[in-house]
Amino acid sequence: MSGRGRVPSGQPTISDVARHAGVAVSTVSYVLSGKRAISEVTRNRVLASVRLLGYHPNAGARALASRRANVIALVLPLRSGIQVPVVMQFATAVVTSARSHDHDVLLLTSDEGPQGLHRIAAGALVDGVLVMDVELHDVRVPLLRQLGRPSVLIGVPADTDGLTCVDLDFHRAGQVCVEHLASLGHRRIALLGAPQAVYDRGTGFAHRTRAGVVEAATRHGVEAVTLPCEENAAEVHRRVVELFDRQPELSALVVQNEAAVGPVQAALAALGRRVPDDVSVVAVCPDQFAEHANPRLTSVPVPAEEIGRQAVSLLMRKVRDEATPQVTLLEPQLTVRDSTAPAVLDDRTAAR
Amino acid sequence: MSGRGRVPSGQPTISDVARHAGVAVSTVSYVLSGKRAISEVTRNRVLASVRLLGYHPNAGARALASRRANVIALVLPLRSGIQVPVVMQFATAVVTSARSHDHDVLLLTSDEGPQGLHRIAAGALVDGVLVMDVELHDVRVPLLRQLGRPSVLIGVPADTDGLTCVDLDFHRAGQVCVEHLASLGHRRIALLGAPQAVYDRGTGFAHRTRAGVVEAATRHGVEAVTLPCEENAAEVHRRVVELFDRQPELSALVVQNEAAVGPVQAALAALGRRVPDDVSVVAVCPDQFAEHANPRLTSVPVPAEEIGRQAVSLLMRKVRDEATPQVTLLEPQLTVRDSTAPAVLDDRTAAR
DNA sequence: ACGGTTTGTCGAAGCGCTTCGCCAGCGTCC
DNA sequence: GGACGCTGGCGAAGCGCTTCGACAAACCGT
Repeated sequence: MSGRGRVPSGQPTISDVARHAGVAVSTVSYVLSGKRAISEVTRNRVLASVRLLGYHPNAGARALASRRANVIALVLPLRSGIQVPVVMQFATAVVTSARSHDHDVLLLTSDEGPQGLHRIAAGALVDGVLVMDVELHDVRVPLLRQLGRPSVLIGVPADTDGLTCVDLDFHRAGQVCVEHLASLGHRRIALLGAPQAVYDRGTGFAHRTRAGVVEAATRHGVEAVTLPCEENAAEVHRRVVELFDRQPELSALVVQNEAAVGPVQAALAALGRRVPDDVSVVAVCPDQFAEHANPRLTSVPVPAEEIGRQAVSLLMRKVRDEATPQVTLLEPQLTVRDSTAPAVLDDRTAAR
Repeated sequence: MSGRGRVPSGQPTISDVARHAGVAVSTVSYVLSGKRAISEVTRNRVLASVRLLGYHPNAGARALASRRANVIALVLPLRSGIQVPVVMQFATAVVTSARSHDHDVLLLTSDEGPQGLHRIAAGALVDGVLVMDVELHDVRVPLLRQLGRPSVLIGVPADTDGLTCVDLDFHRAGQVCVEHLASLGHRRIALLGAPQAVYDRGTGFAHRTRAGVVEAATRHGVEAVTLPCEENAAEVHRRVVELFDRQPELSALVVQNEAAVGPVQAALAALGRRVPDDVSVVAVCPDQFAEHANPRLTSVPVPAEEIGRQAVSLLMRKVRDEATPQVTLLEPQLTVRDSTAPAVLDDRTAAR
């Protein structure tokens, strides 16, 4: 009898392939997964049938039987003050890397909250979770610990116990900027950081960069002021004016906020300070951005691509139940371009 | 015998719930899906067990049995010249709406190409596909037609036959900008459009906006120049200078490129032209952006949220096999702010 | 009181795949 | 030449869920 007559889906199934190739279903499965040795001859026959029929394994059935969805979740931040283009770079890097590991990416926004993570993980929709924009004391961290699914954080919280985290070494990035400026003879510098809200939230990268700047400044006998910095032009302008009011002999700026770079340049121009003749500028921003600025900016890029790739790679290891380091920090690379120059030997400065 | 002893997954299954509630598995299923009437008493008992055990249905099993993955794919553009923040807004709107329809979102980037779409669709990983950044003659369009899965496009290609598309009515948006300026007495205006590459690609919104501007200008007896416009400050500056060289009596600008708005303002300032006293500016950009500019910009926002919502909603209808309109265009809304003012009655202009 | 309908529940048959155990056929080694 | 190990392939038992048909029980009108 022909059963209860559900409509067939139209897509060929593994048993269509098996029938067509004249082998057992399991043989097809093993050919496709490579988990058992199959003779050259049989394999070729099966693969030919696969191609001919246009067979694609059904994801649901596969997930059910193998207990592996071959999908990972990416939790993206939606908060204010985030660098949208950088986030996008991360996202695309993650998707691309995931594909190279034969996984797809499910997009979650944090606004569904812990609920979302639970649902996804408990329902076995995904094999693992990638979380971006992690705060120092992130509420999601305890959740991830007890989620019972592999997870990797992009960003480093205060307590990394039992976690796997990847990020640029922002502390080191701060240092590198200062070291570059110090080596050019700058003795009074300022960090225009992330928006205040980002610090308030306790976002790791902002705090760490600042700490790195301060630490390196102290070490090199450089005087460093640090202030937060919003993203709109008017605000930036105020900040810059304020900065030079407080410290007229300022000769270099580290700008961490990509969106603020343009306005900062505009503000300096408005104040009649030339870059790099009067003021050197180092930015923490994507290379592409630095290249297109005028003058081209000396910068420390956030290697979104590399971080994304590493994150996925670590997650895959965890999914396969292999050990991973708790924290992976990437070494920042400073590229010198046209926005930094030796400090002008000012009488007042030299005299001290 | 206890079977072959696969490890149980740890998560409670529907039969755990059924056992705990003292009902049949199918009853639990019907309680959860609501597809058959279940008595109040039984339902409550089942729901209590669900909560108590922390049951979440297994996505794979559900997909397999119901032939519905409850996941949709979102194909994001990665091309140059796209408005990253706007794309992000779309993405989050899509995720949020999808969730409200009990669906999740799988992220695809177009760089996997047609392959990706095929794999996803044939493997039944998703119930439908949402494609962003559609070009007038998009290679993916024929593919979507023969994909055999519901799809919705954000953006409108040249031939919409057999498709479902949503977008802002960019033609109308162009008109609206011009009409506003015309009503203020402006007689010589310019459109600073999208980057050249975007026109070259045949991206619908860019062409349509330009057409709308030109059409409305003609209708209102306004002289309109249109030029493409890159996103970096130097380029924008050149464009603006060029514009006023060619047409010194220009009194208003329509800026379509969000990223160019800041640089345009800077360039105008550098040329000593005040906004809105000397030059009026209308931007096509997100409201938030317009609010934070200085002066606040009269703008036509791209209602990413609304478009995303509509797109998901249409896709859901298609998934349920309901009819949908081929093209859904949203009416643009111009918000008047501080960057537009009546044209100054110039002698030369008035004399003609 | 009796067919007829409605309501609520159950059992079982898959959905399409993976994976385990099994075995036939062969070469190999004392 | 029998015990042994490999190789390559098969069959069947699920994975956890949805859905269909069946069927008691309760409710109707007459």
